Amino acid sequence: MSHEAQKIVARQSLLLRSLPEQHVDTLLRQAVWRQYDRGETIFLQEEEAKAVHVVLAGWVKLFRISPTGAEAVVSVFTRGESFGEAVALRNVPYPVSAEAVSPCEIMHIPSPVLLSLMKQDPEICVSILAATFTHLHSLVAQLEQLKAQTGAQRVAEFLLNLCDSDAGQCEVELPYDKMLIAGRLGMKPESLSRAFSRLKPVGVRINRNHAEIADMDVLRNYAESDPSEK
Amino acid sequence: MSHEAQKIVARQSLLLRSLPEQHVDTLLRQAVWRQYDRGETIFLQEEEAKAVHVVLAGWVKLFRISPTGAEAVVSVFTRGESFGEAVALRNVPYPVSAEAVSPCEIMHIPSPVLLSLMKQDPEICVSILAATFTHLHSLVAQLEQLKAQTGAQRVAEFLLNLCDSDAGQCEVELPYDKMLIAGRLGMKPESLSRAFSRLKPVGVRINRNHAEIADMDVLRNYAESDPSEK
DNA sequence: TCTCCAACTTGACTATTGTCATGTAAGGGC
DNA sequence: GCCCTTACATGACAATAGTCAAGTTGGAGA
Repeated sequence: MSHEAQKIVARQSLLLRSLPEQHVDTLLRQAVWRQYDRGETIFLQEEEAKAVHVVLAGWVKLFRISPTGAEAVVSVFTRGESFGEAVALRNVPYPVSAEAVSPCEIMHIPSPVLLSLMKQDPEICVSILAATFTHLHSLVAQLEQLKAQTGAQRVAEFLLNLCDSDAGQCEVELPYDKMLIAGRLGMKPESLSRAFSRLKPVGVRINRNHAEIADMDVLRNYAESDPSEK
Repeated sequence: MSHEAQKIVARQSLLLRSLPEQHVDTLLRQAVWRQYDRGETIFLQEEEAKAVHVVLAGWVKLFRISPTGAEAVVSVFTRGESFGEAVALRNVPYPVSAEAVSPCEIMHIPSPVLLSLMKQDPEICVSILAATFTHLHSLVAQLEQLKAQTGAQRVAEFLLNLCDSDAGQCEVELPYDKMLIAGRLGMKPESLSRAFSRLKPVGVRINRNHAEIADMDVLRNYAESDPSEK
């Protein structure tokens, strides 16, 4: 991707799009642009945060290694999404690690740059709070899923979120590894395989990375039904 | 609690303590002070946020009602803790509902008050980001627990967090209903009962609301051990 | 004081998920 | 082209948690 193209994508990101126009150029000029290979570490848990990260291309996973050694995937980001806002601006250690799960292009905004802009224009704080709130919200949604839905239902919702349309038949590509999907949904790969089988009766066909949903309403109904009703 | 006592507690809250001194008085003067009975609703999911809430006394639960009707407890707050920061400052709907689970005293800071202070002094943004980050962090920790630990291990960690000391023998009171503890830990009350029984061999005795831990290190070791090792 | 209700416990059973083992198939490197 | 690794599927079994159904108990209120 050319640097010009990178800048265009960066401007479209949720974070920069909500910032006042005049500051965007300042940020873009001072940002650090980097590529990562698949599997490369972007930062590690407990490391001190020095920047906010904006994904321009590829997929990034945030995860935590628990004391037992198990990996818990917290979120997966792609083009246009940013992470690390709240951490970077407080100079505290990251609560998670970040790793590129596909080749990635990432823009890093050094936190001092953002902090000095915040002092000039408090409007920026609100943009950053907006991004942070989005993360909070998605974590809350994830908690709800884990606490109130079965594995197969979480998979159903995951598939529904991949679709562009919102009713009828739909075909989508799974965006990343099934292993990672399993992690993201809080289950083992074996359980994901079985969850897919379980979704066959409600019109889901999986072939490699390709998924076909016969009827989104039927699937949504399944995802939102009481687990004990089945 | 007298209004003077309320103000003292409010000043000790994590949110206000990190704010520059001169603004605290402004906030305290414009805040709304209210009491809630056990079971009373503080706000509802989807309602538009108009204030930041600081708990002065009692316990508050934040929860989500999933499409299936199941309740997922997101967090439980008490004296000195605040919630709703990121939401209030963006005038978006709450992603959760809030309910007093015991008689409560709560201070509400209307969001316009906070917003206007933010414009005067961007330093305040950082304080608010700090509070928001704390919430993010606790949600991440919860996700990790749910994804990587068994029920009994989550209960063990919950008990450890209640203790003031960090080693040796310890006695604590359970701060709220076992039903709520179960919800907070993502399990059914029956499972919580059984988890308690399972903790007997590692030196945990529960009697009503009273818990005795024979040795915190032994319990911690249990909580952090690989589930498959048992 | 008595009654009643909701919280809690326990048991039996089921469902769901994890674990381990095995087999297959696809894709990268040579 | 081949090999070899890794992802993925599936079966058998174990562990864990949910469900349903009885109890028990302690406390609020009449």
